[in-house]
Amino acid sequence: MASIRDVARQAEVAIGTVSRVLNGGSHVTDLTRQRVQKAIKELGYKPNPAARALRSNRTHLIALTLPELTNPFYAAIVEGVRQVFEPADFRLVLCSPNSSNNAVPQYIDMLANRYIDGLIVVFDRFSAADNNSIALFRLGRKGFPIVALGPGVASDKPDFDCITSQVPEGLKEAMQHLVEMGHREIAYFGPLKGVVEARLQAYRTALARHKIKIADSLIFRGETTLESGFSRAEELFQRQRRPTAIVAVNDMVAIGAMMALQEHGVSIPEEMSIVGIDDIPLASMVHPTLTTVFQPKEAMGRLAAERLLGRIEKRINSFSAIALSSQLIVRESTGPAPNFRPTTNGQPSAASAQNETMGKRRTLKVEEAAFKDQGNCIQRQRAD
Amino acid sequence: MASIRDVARQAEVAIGTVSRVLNGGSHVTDLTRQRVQKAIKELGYKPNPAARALRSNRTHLIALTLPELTNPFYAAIVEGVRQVFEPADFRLVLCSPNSSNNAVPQYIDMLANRYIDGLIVVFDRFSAADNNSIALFRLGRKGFPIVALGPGVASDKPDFDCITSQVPEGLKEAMQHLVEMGHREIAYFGPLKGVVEARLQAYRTALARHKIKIADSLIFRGETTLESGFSRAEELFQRQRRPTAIVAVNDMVAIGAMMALQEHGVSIPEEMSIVGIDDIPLASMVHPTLTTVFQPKEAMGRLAAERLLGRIEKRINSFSAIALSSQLIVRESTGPAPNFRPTTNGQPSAASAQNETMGKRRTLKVEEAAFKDQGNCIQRQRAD
DNA sequence: GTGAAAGCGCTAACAG
DNA sequence: CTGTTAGCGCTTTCAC
Repeated sequence: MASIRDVARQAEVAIGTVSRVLNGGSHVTDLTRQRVQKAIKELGYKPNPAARALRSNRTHLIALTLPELTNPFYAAIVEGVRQVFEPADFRLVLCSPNSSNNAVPQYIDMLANRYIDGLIVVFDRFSAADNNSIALFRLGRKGFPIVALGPGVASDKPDFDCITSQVPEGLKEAMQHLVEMGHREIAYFGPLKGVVEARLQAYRTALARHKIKIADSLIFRGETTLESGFSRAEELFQRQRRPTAIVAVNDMVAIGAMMALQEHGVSIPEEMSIVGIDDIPLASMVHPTLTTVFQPKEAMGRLAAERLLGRIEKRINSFSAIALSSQLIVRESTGPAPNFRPTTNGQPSAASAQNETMGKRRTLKVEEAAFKDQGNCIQRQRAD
Repeated sequence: MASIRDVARQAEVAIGTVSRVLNGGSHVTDLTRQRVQKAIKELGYKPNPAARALRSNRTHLIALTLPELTNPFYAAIVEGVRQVFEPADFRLVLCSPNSSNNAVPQYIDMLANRYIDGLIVVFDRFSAADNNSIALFRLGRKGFPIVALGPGVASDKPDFDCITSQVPEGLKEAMQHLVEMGHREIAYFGPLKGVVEARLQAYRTALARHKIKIADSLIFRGETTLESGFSRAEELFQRQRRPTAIVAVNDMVAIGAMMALQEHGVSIPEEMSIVGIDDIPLASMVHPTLTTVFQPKEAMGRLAAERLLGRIEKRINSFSAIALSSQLIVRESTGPAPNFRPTTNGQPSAASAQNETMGKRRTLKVEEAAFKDQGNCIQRQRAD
């Protein structure tokens, strides 16, 4: 394997000169540069990353920890992150959860021990008491470049950037949408704890706001997977009385629920409305297409990556909590509650139509493209 | 950040001694070792991986490239790989496909340039003409530790290990299963090219073997995703005449198809039988549970990892093509073809029963546990 | 069993 | 603008 020394010899220059063309490239004659580049090409020379890392304390590796691999939501975030780091010549290390469902500790270790230059942590749970969070805070305080992706960071004086989207606000819209269509028994499918707790909270708040009693029996504790959505929906069939709508913690759960319902012959949205969160690609491909709270996934990934890169390159030295906007996309999986007759203001609205004619291919649909990859954000910044 | 020098000073020994306890630990007095370990703990010393890598030409990083992130099949492979490399103190770099759907080139580069010690490539397509394959073969020939995971490696004199499972054999069983239950119009959903081509081929061969005409109109070209399965199944409804069974390139496609069919009120398996491949967790959770060709996913991951580790540690220096066994798991999604009356040998068999009573909760179900994580394999080895 | 010292390949500071 | 040189932190001889 050719080293910088070989290149220098071949080009008949000093190794320092080779290093100079390799990096910035400043202060080198065009002629010399060409000679060096020729030699590099001839020898197929590639700088040794270990030597570089040792000397410069930069590995050009950044890690991204994900709570799970199989949810397309995360795939979109990865794509956003890549868009920023690939051009910057950083390699991306994806960290999946290990068997005990925890990706973070190993990679905290990697960061602390100079394997990687920076870390983007996508949270599924976050509490100040959590060991990982504590380790992370400590590293952040020490100045390691870290960006957290996901809601619920408990501190307003964070030691790293926190990127979120305003899902609770979107969810509020979704609840409003359901209530306006006559739904009063609205179930929630999802975890009771962790980063998504705010969603459950938004669900509760919205019910209270509309003076609807919050029934514990309508809160179905589950995971964030298709499987979980499926089995929670199955449980509905063991009850005498079913809700008329389901709000799911994410699209995967929503689609899982749809599958179970359709298998039982329940028609959506005529007999049951369903709302998801995320707007994964699948959401607009299933039938009926899924009403969901859009999250700007790629934009979140890009933003996280840009902040992280800024910290690594020491361009950025303040911490921000940034919330990208999130919004309801009404598709076909939501419709008026069974037997609903609008009692409100003159406007007859779609909701007053017969159930049968509703649901499929409705026109309320919000233009989706408008939301894709936008960067609208609310920012709470704090100087360093 | 404490260095080995600091440790040596604190423990009042030479640098070399510290290094010795750090590594093998041989030829050190117990007393000295304790002194050193005490110092290491006190200083919170961690060896600098870059320096280590520079000196020893080992990064203790291995990469795993995946064609896609969201298929649980790959998650299971990752888990298997992790089980081997985590105890060996290697860090695992997961490589997702980039936008152009190709994970390999970047990581070939990482291997060639000493970022990583070894590479496991999970293929979705493989042809000798492919640039990636060529680069990979070249690296393999040069002695870089590489293991390919996936069928279809074209050479019988490979330059790296190839781990496969015998899906075509399992698929043959599946086809037999369908034909025995009277199915004659069996559709195939999946890509026409790439690593999964062998599955389409097995489908064709099986049809030929049972003297069933191969109709191009029954071969539905698609991807390997839930979405693809969904939309191919939708296409069925534009036809006057539908097949009675579908064989899908994997479980995701099969489940996607199930979703579309159920949405249209087609009952499974009474009106349509469906077979998948992989046996992902979801396969046994959907209703009806999915008949599928089991692949020993974790075992494949473990085996690939063990072979790779062996090469890295120079314990292994031969190349093998190893095929783990794969087998049909009959669940609820397959049943007799509509109007099927068995004409064969006396045995009345489940198939002769009325359709209505069939399908749900059938008893043909093969014990699944027996297949989990087994290591049965057919091995074709070649000395180095 | 332990210490001393060479150098892995590179960057950056300094001299010319 | 280019050459020389001193390490970065570690492993690994080679003496003792």
